[in-house]
Amino acid sequence: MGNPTIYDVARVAGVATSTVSRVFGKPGRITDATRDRVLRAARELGYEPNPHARALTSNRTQTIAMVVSDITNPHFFELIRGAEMRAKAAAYTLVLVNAEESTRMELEQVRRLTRSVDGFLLAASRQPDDELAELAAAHPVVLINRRVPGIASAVLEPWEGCRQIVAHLASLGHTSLTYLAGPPNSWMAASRWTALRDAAAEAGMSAVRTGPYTPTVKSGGAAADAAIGTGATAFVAHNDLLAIGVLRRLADRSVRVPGDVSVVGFDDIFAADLCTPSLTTLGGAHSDVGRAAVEILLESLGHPRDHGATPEIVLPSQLVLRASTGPRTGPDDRPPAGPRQN
Amino acid sequence: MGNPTIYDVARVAGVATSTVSRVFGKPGRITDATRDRVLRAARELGYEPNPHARALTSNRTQTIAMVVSDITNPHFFELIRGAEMRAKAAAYTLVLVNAEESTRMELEQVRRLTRSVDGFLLAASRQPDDELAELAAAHPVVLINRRVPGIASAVLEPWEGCRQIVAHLASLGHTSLTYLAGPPNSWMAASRWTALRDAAAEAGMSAVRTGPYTPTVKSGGAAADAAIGTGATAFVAHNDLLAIGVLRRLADRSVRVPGDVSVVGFDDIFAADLCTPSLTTLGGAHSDVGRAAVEILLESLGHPRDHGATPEIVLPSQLVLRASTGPRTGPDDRPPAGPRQN
DNA sequence: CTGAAAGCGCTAACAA
DNA sequence: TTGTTAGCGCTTTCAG
Repeated sequence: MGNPTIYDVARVAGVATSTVSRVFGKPGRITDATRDRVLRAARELGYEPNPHARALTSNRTQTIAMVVSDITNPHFFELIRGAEMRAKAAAYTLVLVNAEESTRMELEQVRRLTRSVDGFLLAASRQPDDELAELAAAHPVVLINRRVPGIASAVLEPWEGCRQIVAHLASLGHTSLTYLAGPPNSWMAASRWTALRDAAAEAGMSAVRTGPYTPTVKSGGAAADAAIGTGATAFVAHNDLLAIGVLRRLADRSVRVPGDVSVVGFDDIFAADLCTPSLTTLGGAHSDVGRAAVEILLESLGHPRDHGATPEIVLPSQLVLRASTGPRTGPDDRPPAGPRQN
Repeated sequence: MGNPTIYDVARVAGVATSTVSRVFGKPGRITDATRDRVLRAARELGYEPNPHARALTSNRTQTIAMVVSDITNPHFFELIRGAEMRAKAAAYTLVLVNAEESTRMELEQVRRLTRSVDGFLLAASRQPDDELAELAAAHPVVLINRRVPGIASAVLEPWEGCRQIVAHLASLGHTSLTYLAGPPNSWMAASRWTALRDAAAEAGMSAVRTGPYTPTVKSGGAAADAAIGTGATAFVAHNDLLAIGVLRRLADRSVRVPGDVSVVGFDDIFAADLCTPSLTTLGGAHSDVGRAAVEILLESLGHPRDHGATPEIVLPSQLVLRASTGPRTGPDDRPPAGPRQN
């Protein structure tokens, strides 16, 4: 009654079950003639290998899990897409898992899946470093947009990108910027702030940070108010979602963008091009990051316990100039914290 | 070396393997005392059931697959989110599969996964009815945003929603509308057109259709041009992505919205509130649709081959009025096809 | 290159 | 309620 098995195929083809297994499992190691016989029989019977039976003995499941910190963040779309395509190309199934910005949930999901997948892609993980080290020691893991020494990773480069943001703002005459920080456990948030601060110092700009903020449109209101309070003329938000929220709040308060302040985001999500004004943002080929991450993971699945260097891929980011940044037109030289009248 | 198995647990707890199996599988049917002993032993050993071994004998995998026609369409985000949450609540894993708007790929993916999942959620499937019937006969299937007689489904109601769109436009003085159609195999596209046409007839409005168009921003250019050619004063686009593309093209051609024409979309995606002008669109609780679909699927997994009525859930849609619709201000009574001067 | 046979870890009758 | 015992469908030595 059930589905045909290798036994059925073996019988019809007149070979042993192990031969059938080999035809579907190993590339060479079989005569063309017998392979054809087996394949013909399989087709005839409508045979499909049972992945669970296969996994049970081989411990390979042909699936990988991608854990994202928040599935509703558009930033992940391209990432997911790239990973999905690469996985499919290698005949792997991609399981998407949502951590909903919760450290605990992220960990729970990983544990739940350890036996069902061959490896993990952890995107924007909020785990502490040592927890990640532990996970990486137990399973094949590739970090996305996060770096931890000794763990494979694929990231969109933030440092040079932030330098470009600062250079762009400086060239427009801005002398002060405020970074509206992302979640406290976000590696990207930390990296961006460090890079912005250093670049600002080099450029002779002052830089302060407010936050942290949940990277959502909703949080933009509070973020905008705090940013205004810093007196800076350029706001760099942790991501586009937050930046869009900031733009809204500024509009509500009749602060003109880029007339009064300039606003920059990160990620270059679809909506960055639609909001008013359209958003200057640091983007990049996110789908390539996803693709690269899968590639690294597949590589490590190929030869486990490889003691070579851990691959850490960095893909270039790209500053997309739009309408939310413009020349500084406010009072001259107002220091960010000083309430100097003008 | 390997992970602990029920044998290890059974030995440590001093019971039979089947007892261990029952503790993890069945709810009651076991003495509290022995259950405790088993659980303690399991914890001690760090035992985790092997899902593949379990699937091999029980034919239940605790995972369901959701196939979406295009993973990059923001419309699906909430749908996915709702489905994912409901699945997790039932200790099911949700596998996300991308069909990339390809009928063939959709089918391929389903075949590939038949053995690995307990059932399928097919969102906005592009398959012909009879193919779906065949799939549904072979596996538990729930359709999302598509209805086929005899197959379980969860949809966001289009009919009354379209009537509301027409009523809204009529109340603004519009007497003609053009529907910018979605993909030819889209059930939603067909339903929307039928509903719009009928509602328009009732309201004394003329309605024509152009297309089909791929529901993306990029297609909006051609769609807008075609729509302008129809002479209608109200454009109803198949979805928000297309509508946003239309808005852009209209802006490029200096057609004012809503001054010259009104534009309506479907889905109420995030970006609908950000574009300029913001988009009037027919939305709804998409996450509830996803949730409902999972619920139906789980239900059917509970008692397979249930010969009761096939559940067909319809969730209410909701017209969200924004800035892209306004009073008709063009020449009076210009029939859509008639070149009458004014 | 191919076959025989022993499991992989678990569930599900069937007994007790 | 608990134990015994076959397999589930496949991979993988080990022989031939």
